[in-house]
Formats: sequence, C-alpha cells, structure tokens
Amino acid sequence: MVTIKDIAREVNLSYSSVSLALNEDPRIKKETRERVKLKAEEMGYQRNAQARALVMNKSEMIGFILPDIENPFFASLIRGAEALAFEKGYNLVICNTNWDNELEAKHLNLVIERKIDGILLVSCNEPNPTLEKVLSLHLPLVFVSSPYPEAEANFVGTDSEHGGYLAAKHLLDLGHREIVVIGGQFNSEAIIQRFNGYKRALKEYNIILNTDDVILGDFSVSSGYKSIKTLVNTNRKFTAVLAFDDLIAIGVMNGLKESGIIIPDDISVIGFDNIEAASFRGIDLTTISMDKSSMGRFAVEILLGELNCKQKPCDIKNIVLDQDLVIRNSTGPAKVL
Amino acid sequence: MVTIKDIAREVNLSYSSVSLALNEDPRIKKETRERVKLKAEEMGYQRNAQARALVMNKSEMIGFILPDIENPFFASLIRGAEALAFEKGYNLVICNTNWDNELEAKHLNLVIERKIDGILLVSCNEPNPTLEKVLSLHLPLVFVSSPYPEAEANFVGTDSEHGGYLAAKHLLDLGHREIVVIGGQFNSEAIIQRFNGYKRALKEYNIILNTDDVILGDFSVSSGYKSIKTLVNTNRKFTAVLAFDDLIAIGVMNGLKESGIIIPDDISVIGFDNIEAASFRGIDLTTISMDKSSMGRFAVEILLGELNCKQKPCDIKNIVLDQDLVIRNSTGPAKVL
DNA sequence: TTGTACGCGTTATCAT
DNA sequence: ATGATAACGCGTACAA
Repeated sequence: MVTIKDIAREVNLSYSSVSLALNEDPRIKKETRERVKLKAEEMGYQRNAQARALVMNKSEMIGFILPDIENPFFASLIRGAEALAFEKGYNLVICNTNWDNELEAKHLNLVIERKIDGILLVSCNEPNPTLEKVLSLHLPLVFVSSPYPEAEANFVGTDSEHGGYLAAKHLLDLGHREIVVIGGQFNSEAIIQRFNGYKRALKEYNIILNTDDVILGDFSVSSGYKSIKTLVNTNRKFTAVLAFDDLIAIGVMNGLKESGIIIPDDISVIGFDNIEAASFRGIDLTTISMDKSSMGRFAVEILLGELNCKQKPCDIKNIVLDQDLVIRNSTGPAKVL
Repeated sequence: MVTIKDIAREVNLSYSSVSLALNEDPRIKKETRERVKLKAEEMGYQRNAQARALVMNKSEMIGFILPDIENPFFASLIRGAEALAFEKGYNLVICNTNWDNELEAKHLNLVIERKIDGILLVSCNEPNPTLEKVLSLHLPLVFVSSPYPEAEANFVGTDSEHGGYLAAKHLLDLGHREIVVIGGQFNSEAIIQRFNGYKRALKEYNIILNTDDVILGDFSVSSGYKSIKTLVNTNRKFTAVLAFDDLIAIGVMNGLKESGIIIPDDISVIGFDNIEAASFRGIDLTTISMDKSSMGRFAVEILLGELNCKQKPCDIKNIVLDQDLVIRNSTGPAKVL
C-alpha cells in the first residue's frame, strides 16, 4: 500500500509537505500541490483513514445500535440515516441487539472501543451500566424512536403515548369495547408509552385492561400469529385487536383469517408503524404512520450537530415527529357480540 | 479517556508491560497481570481499537456494500452476516448503493480508506475501475448474491439462471403461454442470469419474448405497480407475470387487484426471493425461495477464512445455495384467452 | 517548506 | 524469568 512517505520520496519533498499539499493547504504553492496530487493519483495513493482518525481523534463513523434490522421499521430508519451520513462523509456501523439488553451493552462497548464519533441508539431502556457510563461521559449519543426515561439526552422520535392513544381511540370510536392487546415485550420506553396511550384512551371509556387481555411475545409476524391463536382458542370474546406493531398485526391477521374470521367485519385489527407491507392490497392494515426515513436523517443531523458544536456541553436536541392514523381496511365498526 | 499509560503510572510499570499484561502475555507473571487488569477495570480503561488497528494492520471491521437495505432480501442478508460477524468480534459497516454503480465505487473507495479488513459486495456488476483495482490488489472480497462475471472471485449465492428457469417453468407447466416479464433494471449479474433462465424455459416451449413484453423499472412495489398498470392499459393479453423479485410481484398484484383482475384465476404472478411478505395471508405469493440469512453468514465465513488464511493467494471459495419453488396461491392454471 | 513530536498501542530487542 | 526501551504504523500540526 502506497503511503504519504512513498509520495514524498518520489516528488522530493518532506512527507509533511506532501500531507499539507494533499489537504490543499495554501502554505504549499499551488503548482507544487498539483504536482503532488498528480503523483499521488498516479501511484494509486489512498488516504489511510485509520491513521488520520488516530491523530484527528475522530473516525467519521457512526454506530447505529438497534434491535432488529430485519424489522422494516428499523430498516427504514437506517436507510434515512445512512443516506445523510454518507452525504456528510460518514459511515454507519450497524449493530443488532435483538432486543437484548446485554447485547446492547456489548455493542455499546465495542463501538466505543472503536472510537466511533457518535452513537444512534434504539435502546431497550433497561438498566444498563454501560449506557449510564456513556451518558455520564457525554459521548455524543442520540436516542432514536425510544427516549431515555429520565436523562436529559438527545432524542428523535414520536410521541408514543399519543400514538398509542390515537390507535386505541380509533377502535373506541368505531364502537369497540372488547379489545385485546397483542404485544412484543415491554423492552423499550416507546413501547411502554404506547401502551400507556392505549390505557388512557380505554380509561376514557371506563375500560380497564384485564391482564388476560394482554398477550406478550416478540415483535414478529410469527409471534402475533401465535398469540392470537392461543387467544382464539380460549372463550374470550373480543371485537378488536391492538397490536404493538405492524408485524405483529399482520401475524394476528394471518391467524384470524386462518380461523375463518373476517376482518374487519368480525374483528378489527390495528397496527403501529405503517411499514410498507401495511399498504399492500390483501393486507390493508390500519395503523399509525410516521416518517421513518426522516427520523433516521434527523438522528444523524442531531448527532453531527453535536459533533460540530464548539462549547460543551451542547444543547440537548429533541425532535418529535408527527404521526397520523392511517385508516385502511382492517378496522371497521364493532360487531355486536 | 484513560489510556494504557495512565495505568502504567498507577501500577508502576512501563506502559509496554501493561500492554503485555492486558494481552495475557506469559512474559508478565500471572499475579502482575491480574494486578494490571484489576487496575484497568477499576480505572474504566477501554482499549483503543483505533490505535490497535493501526499497528496490527487490521480493524476487525467488515464493509457490506449492497443496493438497498430497505429491500427485505438484503435486510435478511445483513442479519445473517451481522450475527456471525459480531460473534467473531467484527463489526459491519453498511453502505447502500441504491443500485448505482458510481455510488458503489465511492463506497468501495471509502471503506478501503477506512482500512476495513474485507468487503462483502452485492454488486451492480457494471464496469467499475475501483472494483477492478480492488480485485487486482486482492483485497479480501466476497461477492454476495450476484457473482462477478469473469473474475475468479469468492462468491456466495444461488444459481440464478436455474432459479429463473424454475420460475418460468412453473408457469409453463401450468399451461401459461402468454407471459410478460416485469423487472427492475439489468444492473446485476444475478438479474441477467435470472432473465436468461426465464428465456431458456420459454424457449423450450418455443416462446420468444417480445421486447414489449419486458417492462423494466426498479426493484420496488411501486415500480411493479406502475409497470403492470401501463401494461394493463394496452391491449396486450397475457395470463401470467414473471416478476424479477417479490417486491415487484407484490406491486404487480396490487395493480391487478385494483383493476379487478383475479389472481390466480385471471392472471398468475410469480416473484423471486421469498421475502417474508410473500407468505402473508392476503399476499400468498408463489416465489423462489432461498436461505438468505445463511447466505449472509456464509459470506462472512468465507471472508474470515480469507483473512485468516496464511499463504496468499488463498483458495477461491464458491458457495451455491439451494433454491426451491414455493407454490402459494398467486399461480394457477392458465386461463384460456 | 521542513523537521519532529504526537496520538496509542504492539512487539522485537535489550537489560536485569 | 520479568520487565523496560524503543521502533513502528500513518498522518497531522506546530515550531523552526
């Protein structure tokens, strides 16, 4: 691999001059700069970002730690984040936590060791000493989608409580009173808030969720399918399902359809996230929508802002994106039981 | 940030001894090693992977360059790759090329500058001097999903020609003779081979594809939708659609359903990839299936093998995964026109 | 323009 | 056997 010193030898300059020339420093006269750059090109020189990072103390890499890249919601976040990051000369290091707090901690440690410049984090929000350390050290960090409960920290996402409220309210407005909740686990603050939103809406109609009416699994189609299957096999009667996310909702619909239940005539289903599949004909899932790609972009924007801010500590940024109820064909008036 | 020298000061050792101790070098006696490690822990020392990478000449990072992370096919590849990579202590740097050859080249350059240890690449396979250089320099690289046409290079994927053949043969076996193809662009070798497979099967029935019967767009639902809409508005009669991938197929089905066409009674649709959505009730897409997560894992496995192989050049690895026709409800006997 | 210290850790060589 | 010294990897930045 050709280094800056090899070039220096070729052009009869000190290697520090070569470095300056390559960085377009005006202290090196223009024609020399051109000569150096030409020779560098000719020799196939490529900067060593590693060495550069060491001395500059910044790697121009961003870590994005999130539960599951296969979940389209997160894939969209990444897409938005990656696009802006690349535009700004940054690369994204992707880490799956699989909703596991320990893995989250391990990934945090690893990316810190790698001296990445900052972290985007969709956290499980469980007690996590590594995360505490990161926060206390004020490493550049942005919570994405799910806020950190107490700390003053950068955040971009939605008002999950309000989103949950919107979803439940929609079912209630359609006359549903027998509502069950099919969830993943409560392993993020966003989910907890979403659930609180459900409960607030239900409470307005004096409905208290029975624990039997909340079935938890994980955030996947297969989990939604399994959960609804067990529920259908009990004698619990219900007219609507609140699913924690769209994947679960789709699994629920798969299960209901398999059991010959008509959606929305017999049972209404509402999801959360508005992933692309929700809009497919044949799925037509009513859900809560938000701009996921922008969420990813904003996350990077906040992070870069923090990286470039001069006086520490920087202002804490908090971006709350809009969300809308998107009514499709999976919800309808409540059937009289 | 506490460095190795800070520890050295605390434990009254030279910093090189501390380094040796932390790396469990037997030249440092066991009790000293323990003492050092304890102190390091106590001081909250974290290795600086950056500095380490510089001197070791390996970063323990892998670049994964691919067209579109939002396409579930690629998301699954990443999932598999990331899991194994992390297991082995590596991190994955994700780069979207958006099917753009220039972006591919830029990303290649960038990850090389970053001194990542190796590259996983889903290439557009267009002429690309940067890629040529990477190959001629024998940087560790694995072509994933789409092989490099000529070069001897590592590859993991499927036999795309055969896959295409399977898909087309299925339609032909069902009696379809009026078949149209809805594609993305021919911007990867895998796609070209897939298309060749289509043509081989069709040829066996003496069917030659008219250029009007091949509509190209991109690999998205909306593109499939648009393509089929324009086709439906012509007076071209057909009984089956070969879609380049599942997303396109789903878009096609959306469009057909919107036009009141019954699938598969009026028109059959077959996709490619078997993404999760293909299995959703209400979609039920017949498609060609393969183990995407394993493809990602194998890619990393090959790459790590190359990184650890002693005598260069290493053997070239070539893993071809099975693929199966998964028959669901989007294909049926051909309607008599 | 140039020489040189520096960032941080690894390792070959040298000293005890 | 243990541990210290110093060169090294590559590029940046300040003093000369």
